[in-house]
Amino acid sequence: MATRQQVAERAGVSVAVVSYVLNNRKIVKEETRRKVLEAIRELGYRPNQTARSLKTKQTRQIAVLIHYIGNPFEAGLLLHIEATAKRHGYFIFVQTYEPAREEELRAMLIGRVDGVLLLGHALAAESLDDFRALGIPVVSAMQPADGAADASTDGTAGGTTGEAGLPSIDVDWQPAMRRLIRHLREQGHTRIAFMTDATPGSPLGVRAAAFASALGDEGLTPATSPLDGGGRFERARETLDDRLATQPAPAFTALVCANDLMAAGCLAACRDRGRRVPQELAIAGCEDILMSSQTDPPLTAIHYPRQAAGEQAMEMLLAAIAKTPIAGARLPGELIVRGSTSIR
Amino acid sequence: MATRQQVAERAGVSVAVVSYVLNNRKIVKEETRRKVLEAIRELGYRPNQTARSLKTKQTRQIAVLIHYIGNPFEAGLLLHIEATAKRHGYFIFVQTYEPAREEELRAMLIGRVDGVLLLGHALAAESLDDFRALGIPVVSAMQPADGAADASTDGTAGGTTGEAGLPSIDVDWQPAMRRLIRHLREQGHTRIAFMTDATPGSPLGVRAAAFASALGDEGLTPATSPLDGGGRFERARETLDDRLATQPAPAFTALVCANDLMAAGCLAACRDRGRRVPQELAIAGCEDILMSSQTDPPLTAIHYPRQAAGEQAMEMLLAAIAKTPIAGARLPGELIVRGSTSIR
DNA sequence: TTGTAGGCGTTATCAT
DNA sequence: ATGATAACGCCTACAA
Repeated sequence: MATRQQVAERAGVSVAVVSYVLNNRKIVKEETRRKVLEAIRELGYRPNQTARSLKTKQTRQIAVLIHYIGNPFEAGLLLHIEATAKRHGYFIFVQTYEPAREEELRAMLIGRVDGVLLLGHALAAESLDDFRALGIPVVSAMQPADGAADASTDGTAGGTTGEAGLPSIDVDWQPAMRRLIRHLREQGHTRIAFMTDATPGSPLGVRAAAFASALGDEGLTPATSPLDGGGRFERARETLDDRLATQPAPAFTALVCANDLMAAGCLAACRDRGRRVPQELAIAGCEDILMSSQTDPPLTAIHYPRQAAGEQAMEMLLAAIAKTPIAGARLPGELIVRGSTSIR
Repeated sequence: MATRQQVAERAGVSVAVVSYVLNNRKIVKEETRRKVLEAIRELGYRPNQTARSLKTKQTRQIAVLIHYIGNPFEAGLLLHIEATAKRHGYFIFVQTYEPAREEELRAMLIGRVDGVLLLGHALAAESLDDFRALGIPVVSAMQPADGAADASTDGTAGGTTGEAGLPSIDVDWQPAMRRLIRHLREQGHTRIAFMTDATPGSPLGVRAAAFASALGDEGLTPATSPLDGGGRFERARETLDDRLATQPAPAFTALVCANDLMAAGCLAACRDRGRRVPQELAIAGCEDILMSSQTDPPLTAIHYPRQAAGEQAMEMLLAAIAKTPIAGARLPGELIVRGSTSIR
């Protein structure tokens, strides 16, 4: 690979001049400029990004910590996160986040990224401290699990920062959940259960909390303790299948799932067990991925505005990197009613 | 951020010793080693990856060029690509590949990655030359579109390198397509159409070619020229909807789609138009994503072994980076028969 | 066993 | 308008 030094020699100038040309400084004599450009072309020279980063102390690289990229919801978020980053000249690292290897991950990230974008993970306090000390901003798309109680922090509805002080973008779950619950009541349901991912620190914890709270607001109590669907299709399917097998008449007539993948899994379980949806069991999800519109019956879901969330989360991170004041946001989650909760 | 220099001072040694400790060289006296480790801990020192890369000329970063991450199939591949990379201590850049900005992308990549993993894109020859000159290996998961004719290159069935000389992992499409076509014949179909993404350089081109060829092998001719579904759900839905609207009795009774997203879109179009599947039109896909098993009716599809493909593609790239001889591979594509082509 | 010093390819300051 | 040159943080002969 040709270096700037070589370009300089070939053009018969100093390295500084090459830099001037590269940075489009207008102080260079036109003829010199031509010579330099010529040399660059001949040598096929490209500035080395690593060297540049070392000097400028910015990498224009960002880490996005994913939970499970096999979930089309997260992939959809990533789509817009990446597009926004690219638009600003940033590169995206995708890392599947494993809590057990957080230490290791942190070490790998040092000096490699200008910022970190979480997808609702609860990062260890030490990690947060570490990043703060290094001046690496961390923001989150989806409110981190630990920040569930942050409404009290700033007094605004829902709040936009978690306990850990991370700005985040997320759906304003509580009102959305209330709309969903009201819809279910209209369909005659009062015994409503929730399925979540019970793993500590799961991004779905926030939704579970919002559901519980919204249920209370609507004057209901949970029909049963939350089911654990592990956040994935197969786990959810098995969990509900177990329930249906052991309880001929389950304690609930409607089931809200913290994500669509689990809702689809529950639909499959009902099919396997011959339970009619929504007649015997109504099912709803929380993201409205493409798949949800194509299942049999199609799934009712709270729509998660992925484009807005992905873009805003990245803009927020970029602003933080640029040391500009930033604030999180809560987006409205529209209720999409389909056949899994409504007959007509 | 603490530097190695500071650690050295604090431990009362030279910078070299710190390096020795960091790289686990056993030449350091145990006591010195302890002191250094202590200093590292106290200062919270982490080696700067950028500086290290500049010196060692390897970044342990790899770029993965994605077509459309919104497609669960690509996301599924990425899942295993990323896991494999991580296992080997490599980081993954995800970049949505835009042909129009290839030049720009190339420049951004210089000095930033040790290798490039394509997802079946046809890269410009100059890019390939560029990477070759830089010693940056390029491999592809999914056979690049331009390599469709490479069977003649090495004489083996299907071949494993494209025209551009890129090693690739892919399903062995032709036998898989033949199985699918035979299945459709058994269901009484002889007028079989194909839907693809007609964009030049699309990764789906290979599948289209394999279908055409397999159709001939089975003694059939295409029922119509390939439909263009753009590779996505909505485009496919619109394309088929147009057909169904203008042709009361379409020229085909079965439709094979180059990916599942398009197949699902076609299913939706049939539902919109009140065409029964499979009675009036049989539909099949080519990847077997989760969604395909949950549609109404569920979709027949050629199963693409994503885990094997993702892992092998990354292993291949890693081997190339390590300057080890490498070879592509063709994986078997199992036919999964479901309700969209079969009634019972 | 430990220290010195010369790069790696840029950027940017300060002369000229 | 252009040229020298000192960092940036790390690696690694080579010396001591």
